[in-house]
Amino acid sequence: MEKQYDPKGIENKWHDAWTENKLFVADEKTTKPVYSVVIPPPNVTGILHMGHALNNTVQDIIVRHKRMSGCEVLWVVGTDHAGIATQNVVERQLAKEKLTRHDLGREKFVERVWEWKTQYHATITSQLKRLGTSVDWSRERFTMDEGLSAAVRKVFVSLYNDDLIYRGKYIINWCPRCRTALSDEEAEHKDSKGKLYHFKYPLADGSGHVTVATTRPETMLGDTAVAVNPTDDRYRYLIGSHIMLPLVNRKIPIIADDFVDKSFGTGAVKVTPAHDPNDYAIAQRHYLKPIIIMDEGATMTGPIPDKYKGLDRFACRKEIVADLTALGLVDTIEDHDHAVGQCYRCSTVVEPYYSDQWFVKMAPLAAKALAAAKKNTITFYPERYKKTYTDWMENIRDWCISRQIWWGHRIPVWYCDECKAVIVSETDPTICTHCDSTKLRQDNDVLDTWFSSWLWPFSTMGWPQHTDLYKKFYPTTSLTTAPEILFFWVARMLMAGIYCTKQLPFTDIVLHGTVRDKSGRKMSKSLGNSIDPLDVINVNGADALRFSLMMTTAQGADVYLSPDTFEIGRNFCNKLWNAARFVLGTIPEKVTITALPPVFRLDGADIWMLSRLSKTIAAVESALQTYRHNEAARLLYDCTWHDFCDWYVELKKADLYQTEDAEKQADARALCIHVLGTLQKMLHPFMPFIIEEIWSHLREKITYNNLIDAQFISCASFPKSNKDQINDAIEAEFTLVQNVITAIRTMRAENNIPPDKKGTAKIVTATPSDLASLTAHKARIEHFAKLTSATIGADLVRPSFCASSIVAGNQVFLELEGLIDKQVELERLAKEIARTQSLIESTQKRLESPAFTGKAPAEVVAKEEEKLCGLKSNLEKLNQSLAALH
RNA sequence: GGGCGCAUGGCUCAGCUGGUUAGAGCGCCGCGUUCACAUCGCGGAGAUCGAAGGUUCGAAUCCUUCUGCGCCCACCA
Repeated sequence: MEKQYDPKGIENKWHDAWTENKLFVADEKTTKPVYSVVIPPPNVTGILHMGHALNNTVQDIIVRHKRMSGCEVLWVVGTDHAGIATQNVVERQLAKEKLTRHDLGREKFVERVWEWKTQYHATITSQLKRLGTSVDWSRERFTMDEGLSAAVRKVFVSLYNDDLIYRGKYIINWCPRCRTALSDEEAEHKDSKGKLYHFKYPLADGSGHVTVATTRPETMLGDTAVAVNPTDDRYRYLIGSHIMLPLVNRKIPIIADDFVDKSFGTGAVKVTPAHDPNDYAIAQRHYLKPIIIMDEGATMTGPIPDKYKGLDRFACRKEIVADLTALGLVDTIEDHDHAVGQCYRCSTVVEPYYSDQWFVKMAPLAAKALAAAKKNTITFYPERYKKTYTDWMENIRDWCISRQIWWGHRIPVWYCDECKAVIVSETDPTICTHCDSTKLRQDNDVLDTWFSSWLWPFSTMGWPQHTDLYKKFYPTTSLTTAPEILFFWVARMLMAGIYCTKQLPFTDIVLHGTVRDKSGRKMSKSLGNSIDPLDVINVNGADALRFSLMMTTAQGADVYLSPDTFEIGRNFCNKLWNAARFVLGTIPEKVTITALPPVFRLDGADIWMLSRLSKTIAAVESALQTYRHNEAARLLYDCTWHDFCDWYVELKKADLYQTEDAEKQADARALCIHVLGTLQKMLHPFMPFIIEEIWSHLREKITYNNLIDAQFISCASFPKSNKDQINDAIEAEFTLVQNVITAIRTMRAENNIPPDKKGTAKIVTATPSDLASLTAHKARIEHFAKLTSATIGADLVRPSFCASSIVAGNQVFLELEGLIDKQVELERLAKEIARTQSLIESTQKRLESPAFTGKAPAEVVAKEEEKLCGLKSNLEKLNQSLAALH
């Protein structure tokens, strides 16, 4: 093994080995308990970013842990066709060739996208592989593959027949650049600084004017009324009279509607039914006909003055303002901050647009999904997202599912040109079911990409067929994703799952944070602040990336990354590597271990280590079960680095290197192997590559069936905590030993004593059990504190001149001829005395308060009393030491 | 406008159901290359836990208000 861990080569080697041995291929005939999850399918034309790295690391940890815990695991992998996003990518590419999709035509264009899909697909999947995700590649799916497409059609038809899908003319969010409808969720509202324009609309009878306020002046060309609140005394007398709409010279009525807020703006609202959802609602109530003044590219059109025709909406806005100004009809223009909807794929400002679209009626579907959350059959991690979810569900609105693009599942609806019948069918009809005509036209639109995503947990397993896979692995258990897509995807999957399969598709929803840069900005390509996970993998390895991510963030909290974040993982990999290198180096050729040494051959340090290990196993298991992966990572990091490497390995070196007592040496070796191996098993879900590599080295030299129980660690058993090994008394004893050693080291360091200068120590013990404990570890104290000898006893005489320290009541005196600096000691003692005194004061104060002694539990009071007693004794000893120095 | 989250040493964060002398990593300072690891070891300095109230014998931890930052939702033109 090399001196430093180098992930290059190793990662690919193990990935290939896992694949060849089909380790992650789920067996649908298994008799084991099953565990399944589905990956949030990445956009097929996407590239791996830190969010993916985080998301997939979390899932991989869950899945590998379950696999090692005896479950048959299915992790479904696949990609999403991502309708608008992918179409945009390809259209942009076409633009470079000076082509539009219309130049190619629908069929050729879709072909072209498929080509792109094939090419990009390789990118994202190879990137997922490099992360180490243990997905079942043999069952990879794509949202537009045959099976999933069949599922989409099945669900569409079924919802239509159940009266849960309808078509109609409504105001929807429209992206003029993508030229398609969007759902409410796809229009992102971002705060922006705009203007509120106040226009004077002349009354038709010339008797004055009404001032209206708008943020979108261009829409005035489509105004069909001015609305006021019926209770507004300022305008009540005008209700029923008319306005002469400037520039277009159309006579429009003044109407009364409760929607109008008297206190906002002027209290008079211009009504543009075709281009504003509220205005549309008002118009519905007042039987006003919408006048469309923009086309699908948000270019001005319709019954408007010619000079505005063909203008872009924003250019037109300027013109309108200029023209109204010229007419003296602009009252004021003020700054106005408001949230403007933007297309989530291209950030173009969305335009409310009046058009024919398909919708899913959501309320009936939401009812059951809401009930599941309320009955706690769904658990959110962290819990607070439950409220976000239920709030959304309770206020759910119908879902616009038709998109005016070409890449996606074409809506399975046909219109008969002869009899105008509407045919909704899972299979392509050839003749009209009503009039036998063959003149059928399929609906031009495709479905929202999320209409296939919401079926993902079961469509990927073969549904609507009751395949063996579906029967065995559906429903899944946990679903891990970012909170951003709680509504887009998670909520909808729950609804679809209940509707289609009568079951919740998963019960645990694990939401991790958003990946941000150091200054808190979301990492994104457009901001240029993203750290490419592949760069990190290339430099530090996938394991370092994964482990660092897990160490950096608490459950559900956002992840703030800087380039040096990944040193945590890199350094830890190296530490592990070297720990293994060391342990392996102590094995001459091969070794067979049948069991741990019997208890009577274990000393305090061994029992301490095994106790720490068992506690760590239990804590890790519990952290993993509640998806607190950072907690598990931290526990493993601490136990590996600080307990095992810093103390235990150092302690056991004496036994490992000594050759006189072969049994002792073998015992030490077995114990080190046991602890290291156990830690590595737990670390494997976090850092699969390096551990698999180390595991292979262990396997080469060691036979130890209780530990090394599989060819690949991916298939080995996850450690189980052994209650019998937990020993708090021994842990406390060893902690005392550690603290004594540290105290002596501190005294040495503060006195600047060179490492080669050894000293002697006298330890005056506080209790008989401390005497026993310290005496048992006497040799170690001498070795680790660099002493020629330590004398331990209850009644030792204080040396005349020495450095001194108190450890849990035990006095530690360090003698080093001519090397102890009196001044240093005086300062340290003074500081220590001051600290002790202030502690005594506060403790005494507490104990003197009858409120405390009367109301606090007896054991808490007793503890305080004990503390005070100890502190007082410490103070006395410190003062003695001070006196002795003088 | 409604909801949620975060404010802990120079930096990045832990701290789960209230009771420790408030932890870690990075950075900093000192010492160190004896044979696992300088991507290392040993030691140290550095925090009145955003502010003000409150509950409690006791609060970083619970409640209220405030300030700052962030996120989500929402049809005030």
